[in-house]
Amino acid sequence: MPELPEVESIRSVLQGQCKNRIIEESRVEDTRLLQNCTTEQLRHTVEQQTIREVDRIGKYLIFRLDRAALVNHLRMSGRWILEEDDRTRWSLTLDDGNSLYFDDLRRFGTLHLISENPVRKQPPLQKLGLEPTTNDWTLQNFHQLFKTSREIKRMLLDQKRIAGLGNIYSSEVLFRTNLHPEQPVNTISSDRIEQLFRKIPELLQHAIEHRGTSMDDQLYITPSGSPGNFQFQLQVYNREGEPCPRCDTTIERFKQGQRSSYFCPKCQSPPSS
DNA sequence: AGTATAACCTGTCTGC
DNA sequence: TGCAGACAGGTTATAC
Repeated sequence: MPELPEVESIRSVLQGQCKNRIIEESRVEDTRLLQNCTTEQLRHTVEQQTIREVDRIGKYLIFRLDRAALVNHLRMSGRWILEEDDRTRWSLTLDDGNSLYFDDLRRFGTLHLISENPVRKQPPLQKLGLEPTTNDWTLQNFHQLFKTSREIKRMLLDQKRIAGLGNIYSSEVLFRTNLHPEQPVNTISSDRIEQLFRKIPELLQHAIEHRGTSMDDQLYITPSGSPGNFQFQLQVYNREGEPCPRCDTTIERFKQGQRSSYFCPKCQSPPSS
């Protein structure tokens, strides 16, 4: 469910809620969440530790403690809320009396407990690709990604190449750069690569300003309970059968690698063979 | 290196 | 109304 803008929106609320707070209690309700530790190990490591920072890398949330870090992925349905409900899988009680609850309807969410020395060098973060919102996002680095014959939509979704894009923002950025989802990346011109290079962070930033996309506000809300509103800015995603906002041609959908791709057949002409 | 498939779960929507 | 099947924002393991 959540892609970079949604995770970033969650991160900033969590940061305000728990920066410099001490974790008094960690309570795991569903051990399937835990990838590399037991409930006891987690409790032992985090209780009475201070949360120094809540960071984000790609779609991962990172709670930095003094001597460890908690790396959490929301997958399809994970969310953080401030009130317990019947889908709570994990909760953290803080020293100000407040609690944070990790909620996960589909139970795909994950938690890794890792040591603090460069988190980026350890699983599950070690293989993540370029971050659109950091200094690594240079045109030179970006160009390196275009040497294979993969289809552009699949390449954008590959977290080992670019960290943070999911199905919604991939479809949207391709529309905004007039690229067909099936265009092989090694046939894309330098000009077009440069456009993508600029549009990806621009789109993500724009979406962050709208607190991300809440297609179904039962699923994605920020911890303070606010839904995003970028769904009203979407131009092709989830708009099959509706007119293209630029040319009125009917938006189409097709399956690409088990995922739905949406595009305007006129603005995004298919790769010429 | 690439792709295709299934798997992890639960809920909702569609069509018969 | 009931029920089967498809589908959903993500990622990974496995088998070609």
